[in-house]
Formats: sequence, C-alpha cells, structure tokens
Amino acid sequence: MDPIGFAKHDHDSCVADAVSSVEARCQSAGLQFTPVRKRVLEILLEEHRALGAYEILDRLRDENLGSQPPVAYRALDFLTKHGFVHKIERLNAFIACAHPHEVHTPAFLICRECNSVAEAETDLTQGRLAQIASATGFSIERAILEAEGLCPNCSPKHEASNA
Amino acid sequence: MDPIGFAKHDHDSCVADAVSSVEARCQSAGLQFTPVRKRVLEILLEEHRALGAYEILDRLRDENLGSQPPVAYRALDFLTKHGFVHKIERLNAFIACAHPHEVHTPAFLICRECNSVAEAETDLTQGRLAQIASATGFSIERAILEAEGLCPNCSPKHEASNA
DNA sequence: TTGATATATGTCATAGTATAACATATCAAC
DNA sequence: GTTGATATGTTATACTATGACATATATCAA
Repeated sequence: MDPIGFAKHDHDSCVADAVSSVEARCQSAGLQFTPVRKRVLEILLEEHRALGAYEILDRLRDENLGSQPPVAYRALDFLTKHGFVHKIERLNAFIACAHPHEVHTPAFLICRECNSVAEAETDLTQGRLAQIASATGFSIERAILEAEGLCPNCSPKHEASNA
Repeated sequence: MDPIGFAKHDHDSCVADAVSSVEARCQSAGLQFTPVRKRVLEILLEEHRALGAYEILDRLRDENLGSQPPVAYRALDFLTKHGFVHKIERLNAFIACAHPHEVHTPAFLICRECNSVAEAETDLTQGRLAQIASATGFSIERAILEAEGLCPNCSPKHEASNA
C-alpha cells in the first residue's frame, strides 16, 4: 500500500510483472491485448511518470506502430477503461497503474517541481465526501483525487544541497 | 455547509450576494474587479453550472466585452487564482465558487447525466491521503477532488417518471 | 500635472489536446 | 469460409489554451 513513485525499486521486474499481470487479466476477461495496447502500457511503465498522448504517439511513430492521434487515444481509452492506466486530469497525461492487482480508486500526489506522480489508494466509501453524497442522494460512481505539492526529492531540504 | 447545487434556492439573491462578496474581497485586497472579470463571474453565477471557456467567450462577444480567447482565459485566471471560481478538470470547465466567504479545498459532485455540479467542502488535513503524504514526505499544497455519478434528479427513481 | 511603473486589455497567431467519420483489416464463432 | 464484432489506418476537424506584442488604463511619486 505504499505510494509507489518516489522510492527506488527494481524497475525491470516491476515493468515485467505489471505487463504479465495485465496480460493475464485480459486473457481471463476475453480482452484483446494487442501489440499497440501492450506497447503503450510498456512505454508508460518504463517511464514511470505521466506522459501526454502525443508523447506516447511520438514513440509509437518511431517504432512504426502508428502515426495518427487516434492510434494513441484508442489504446489509452482501452487501457484506462479497464483500469490498467489512469489519466491525470490536472496534467492531461496518462500513467500506468501502480496497483494493477486490485480494483481501486486511485489518488495521485503530483510534484509541481519535477512532475513525478505517485499513486496511492483511497476508499470512496469513507470520508466526508461520501457522507455528503449520501446525504444529498448523489451516487458516486468514480472519483478523481489529485493532490499537488512538493515530493520528498524536491522539498526545500533537498533544494539546499543544489544551491 | 450543504453542497449547494442540487437544491432549489433564491437564485437572484445568491448571485447578488456572491458578486457583492467578491467585490468586497477585491476591494480589501487591492485587486481590480474590472468589468470583464465581474461579468464572467456573473455569467457563471447565473448559469450555476460548469461552463467552458469558449461558452463564456461567446457571451462576452455578444455583449461586446471581448472576442478573443485570451479575454476569457485572463478573466478566468484571475477569478480562479483568487478562489472566486473553480476549474473542473474533468470537464475542462469553470464554475463559480459556492462558498466564497471561506478559504477552502472544494470537492465536486458531477452528474454524468445532466452535467450539474455541486460543490462541497473537504479538509485536506484529514483522511488517508494526508496520512500517506506525510508518511512519504510529500507536502500537499492544493488538491482536486471530483466525483462523478448521478445526482438526485437523475437517479433511477426519477428516471422512472419520465419513461 | 506630469512622468514612471505596474497592471489590464485588444488582437493575431499558434500550440496542445481530442474526436468524428469512414475505409480496411483482423479476430472469433458458427 | 461467411458472418458479425472488434481493431486499425487515415483524413479531417473540433476543442482547449497560451505566446507575443501593441495599446490602454490605473497607481503612485515627485
């Protein structure tokens, strides 16, 4: 339940594990995990940060996997629809899900300095918002929670060592 | 502390009150509440829903208050910067603040059927996200909380009466 | 009142994000 | 192998947002 994103980790295996996991879930759900979709997921996992659709498209173009915007957007639609990738609305960008094994409502910590993004878990059914929603008769289906600030690496303590 | 937005209320006075309140706050803070800025706020208050920048620009154009995108965006920048208006990232749209008297972190309930938006209050310092942030050394400065679902008026109970 | 500075507006141009529409290809089931 | 559903290729366009620079207005000091 750590908010993956600011700490070091074994990145190669993290990418491989995530791809395998998604592959398996597509298999069992009867979803087509096509080359473009797989490659887009890999790109996002390798970067481990939020990428714009056109950045992703540039990569696909270099690899002859597509050159027009719909190619990237369709793959991203598929991946986000099934929860393998999340969209960061604040940045108009996309990031691979850091917790692909569980259904969840993600929350993001976005560093305004280095643009790194950490994903944490939340529980919609708790908290003030849920109380207010149920009190007014609003039924929440999805939620976006994005916090902006300074990550540990960009906080003043670290800045001092650069000055 | 009710989530204004789905309930009936005295709309004329709500608009007038909000404009007066913003006017007073600009006065005391030495901010220029210019005609375009005031009109944009009024438009948002009158509609009482989220409007896109270009919808607002259309209104301004009709009233000869400006015809180019920067006119609308500058007014919206001013209003959002000072908390008189909020941006709904999910919709790329803007809505007048429903609680202009207090500094706050807004949370929004967005109806996917009728696009109405209700604003509620949250407290960033409580909850899971704050715990995770402090545990990882991330300092939250701002946050976006947008929930999507069905408002009371669009929930199945009401739909039945239309069928 | 004038001049200096900061702030706001008018306008043109362009950048960045996203989707509609339709033809073609591939997959999955019968 | 035909059929129907799903996915891709491609063109065009819509929607969202900002850079840049000239002009105007406000604020404040002398």
